[in-house]
Amino acid sequence: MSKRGHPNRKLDSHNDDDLPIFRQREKLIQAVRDNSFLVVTGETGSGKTTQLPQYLYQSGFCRHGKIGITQPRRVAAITVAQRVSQELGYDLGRQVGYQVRFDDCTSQDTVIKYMTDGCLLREILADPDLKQYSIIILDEVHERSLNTDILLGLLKRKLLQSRESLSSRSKSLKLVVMSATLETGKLSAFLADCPVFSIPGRTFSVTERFCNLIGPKDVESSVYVKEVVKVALDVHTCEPAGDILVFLTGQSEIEKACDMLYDKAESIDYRYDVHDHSVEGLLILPLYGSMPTDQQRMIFQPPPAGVRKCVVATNIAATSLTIRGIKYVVDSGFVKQLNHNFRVGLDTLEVVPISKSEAQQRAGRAGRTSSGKCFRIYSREFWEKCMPDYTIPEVQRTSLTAVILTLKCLGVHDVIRFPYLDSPEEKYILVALKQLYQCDAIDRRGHVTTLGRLMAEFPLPPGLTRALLKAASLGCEDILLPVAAMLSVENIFIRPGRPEKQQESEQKHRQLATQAGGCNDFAVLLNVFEKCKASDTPSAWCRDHWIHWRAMKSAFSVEKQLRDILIRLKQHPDFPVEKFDGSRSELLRRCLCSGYFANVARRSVGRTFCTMDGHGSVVHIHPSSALFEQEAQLDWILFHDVLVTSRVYVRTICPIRYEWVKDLLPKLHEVEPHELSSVAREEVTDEEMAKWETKEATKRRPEEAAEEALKKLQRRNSNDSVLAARLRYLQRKQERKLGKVP
DNA sequence: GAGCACTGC
Repeated sequence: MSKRGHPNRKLDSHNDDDLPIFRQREKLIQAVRDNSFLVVTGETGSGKTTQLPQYLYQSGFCRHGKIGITQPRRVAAITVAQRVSQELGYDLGRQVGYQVRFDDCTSQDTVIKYMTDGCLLREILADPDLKQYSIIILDEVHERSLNTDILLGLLKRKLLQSRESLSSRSKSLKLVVMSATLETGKLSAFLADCPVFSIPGRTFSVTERFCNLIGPKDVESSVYVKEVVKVALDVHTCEPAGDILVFLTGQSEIEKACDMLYDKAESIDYRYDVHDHSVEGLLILPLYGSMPTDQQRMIFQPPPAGVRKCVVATNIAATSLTIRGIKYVVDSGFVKQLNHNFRVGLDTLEVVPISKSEAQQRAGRAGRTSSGKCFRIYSREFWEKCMPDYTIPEVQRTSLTAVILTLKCLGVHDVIRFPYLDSPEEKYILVALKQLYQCDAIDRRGHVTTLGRLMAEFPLPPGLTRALLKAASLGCEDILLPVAAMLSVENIFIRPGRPEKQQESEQKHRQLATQAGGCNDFAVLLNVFEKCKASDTPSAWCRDHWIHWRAMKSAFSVEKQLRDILIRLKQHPDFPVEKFDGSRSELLRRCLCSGYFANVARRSVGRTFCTMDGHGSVVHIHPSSALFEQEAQLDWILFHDVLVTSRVYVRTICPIRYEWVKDLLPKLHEVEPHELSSVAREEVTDEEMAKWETKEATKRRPEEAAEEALKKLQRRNSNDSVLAARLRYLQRKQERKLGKVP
């Protein structure tokens, strides 16, 4: 403890000496001491993330275990740990450390550990009692990330159980939940009506204005780009000095908006400066996630004297990145959101209005360094009628398959009555159970199988893990490991903006596809991985082939991580071993079939395919596929994912043979979700088992079952979901185009 | 003949 500084001592010159949290130090420590659950609330800038762990450490809470603090994002975990180790005067990685995927900066001495929520969830799988910890602090709970929500339920359950069983060890484990001021009542009620400790914030006031440029009738159209540009220019001409941050939804419209800003600014008599992207007095900078990091860098530098900076960004600027000097925010009111449509089992990427709480978060970005202004392009009526109060939590809008497997592995027998802060709909939990049953991760009684335990070890979606384990049991994991890694990282193929460059990149990509046999997108990924890895100068190889080097690097890391997990698991005596003789190409596709048989489609009318999962969605092959325009030669295909845009597209595809899946397809219809609620609770009675076994014994031959499935989905046309209606509309439109409908 | 918001293990 000799290096311990005075609690309020700061090593840098930040003006933090008057943080409101300092005056509450003793009361805060006492509140943690007195309660096993505590909610701590305070806006950004209250110092709760950096100070509370230090207070607890200094008052002896680490004598019997570590303090673990979770963050939803990697950068946050790393930068906060750096900051706290510096404030305490320690080397990072000793007493204060962090752990994120691929980067464990902790040691034997670490007592204050910052980590991502996903890392803690992994740790719980290995040590369900969290023996090493005395306190867990969940930070940014209001963001409602999937992993944080699950941790919240798990820790609540654990602490309540140990309270009842008087188990002395876990009795001392404490849970502190930190959140922005919204929803603290709900959190306290969730955690046995625990006290709420409020810390005043120290942000500056932000005045908010509705500009009435779009209203409720504009919800469906994306006309807001020009309105956003208009407001940004108004701010530039009418408001005193200070930088502008504009929120839009995606790369293409951000670039469009930037173009319009240059043009408009010119037409209203600003001098266009050809040397950089600026008009007189206004420096226009796009910002989105897939942008190269060196281009992002200049966004964080202050503009030259007398120049105003205008950053046009996606939601990345709402939480992940902080730009200093922002005084004005222009809010489009929209966000691009990935939703899972459980009814048809597809992911959709949609532009939707943001929630009121998200709008407040965006406005807050104007008040980080001084008071600011937020201009909302929409009307108050839009705010009231189109924007929900809160964003729907991730647990209610994403596929639950992997999460349900994790819960089952942790001995949560009843995954429906698990304490969710907001419960997903029961039928969606049942859909996840069906998928887990289909890939042999759980049995008919809802218990995790040996295979399921192995699957939970991998940071992959269960279907992909199933394929990987199949390959490993056949001794051909070297084929599947790179494929699994490539499917886990962002798109690796670069699509340049300029048309002439586009041709060049397409030609290179076609060449890579031909090398891989010309008709299997998974084999193309394998080929890219192997060629790049074998190259003496991989980054130059990527540049030459129009491949994202950054994405390739992370694919290499993922492949190594998966390989390490596999090596460990293969020592397990229960690890399955099978035999198969066949070509490399067939081996790859056979392994994929074992995990992806729910993603199989059969050739239908025109160039369309019909999925065999029971939804019978009509899908098209995406033009980026090596199989595009080869539809005529295809009968059965297997795909990795679906994208709903102007049509329903399947991407990353390979041709398969019906014989490879005919024994697997009936499994898709063996159980229906509604039959699984006792499985969810692991309360399947012997009577139910007997009934089901009889049904199975008398079931039809696989060919008939597949035909039946096909008929079933062709019959299905009374779907009332918005997406299904849209799918039907797109299908009709397509048929009209083909001249099939008068 | 299309296009990918953002996180995370």
